[in-house]
Amino acid sequence: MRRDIFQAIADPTRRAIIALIALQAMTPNAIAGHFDTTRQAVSKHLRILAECELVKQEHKGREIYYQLKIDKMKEIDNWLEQFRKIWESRFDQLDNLLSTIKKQKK
Amino acid sequence: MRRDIFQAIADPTRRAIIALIALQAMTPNAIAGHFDTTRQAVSKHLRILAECELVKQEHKGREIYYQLKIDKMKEIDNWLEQFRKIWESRFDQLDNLLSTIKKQKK
DNA sequence: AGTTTGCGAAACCGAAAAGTTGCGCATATA
DNA sequence: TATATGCGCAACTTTTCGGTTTCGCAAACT
Repeated sequence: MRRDIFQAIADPTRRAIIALIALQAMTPNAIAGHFDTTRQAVSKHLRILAECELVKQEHKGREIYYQLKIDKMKEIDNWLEQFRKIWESRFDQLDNLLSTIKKQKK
Repeated sequence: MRRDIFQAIADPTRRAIIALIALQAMTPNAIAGHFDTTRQAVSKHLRILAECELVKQEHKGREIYYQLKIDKMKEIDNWLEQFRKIWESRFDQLDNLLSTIKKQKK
């Protein structure tokens, strides 16, 4: 039951939903209209997104608008940072160096 | 059976493995030594990582060294780009603006 | 008031995932 | 040659996931 953001973005439909509501809040019905699924399925995805605080709700009459909490997406960016350091620091050269050392050991 | 990189990083153990072999290639046994799982479980994770081309193998005698293909991680970075644009362009102000407009509609 | 619409929640189902166990093969070591 | 080690693969079990169906509630419309 404990979800994290990485599990949330694992599903393609959820990624599409995230991109859809990133700039504009939308209702579950409106979101479902963009895909080939039912409102209930979308609602379930939204629930998962809400569980890991990726979306915020805004009630307006009987409609509920969902919008992406963009700040939460930075968590992915932060995790990626460790790898970005690697590939930005000319990793290819380092890789070649390591390969050379390994061959010498053989 | 069709996996993508987002599903690959959904599992916490796999993320730990990825971080572990990012800089240094390791054998399945060595990787398993770092976690509280069996070699077979690690082997299965490595197979999944290999399926979406996130790791490369290097055979050395009866040992197999696995290393992260760091370039593949850029796919996540690319996907994140669309959101980075949003939060880097002072999204908060835009959000406030939209909220104001919405209130006026009410 | 009665009906329609928008929604969440729960129950259910088939498919897939994660982990365990056991096996066989190849490479080392005695 | 015999034994131990490192590994992948396949079978099996338990859990989880994604989707559908059904229900009930609240807000809107007639």
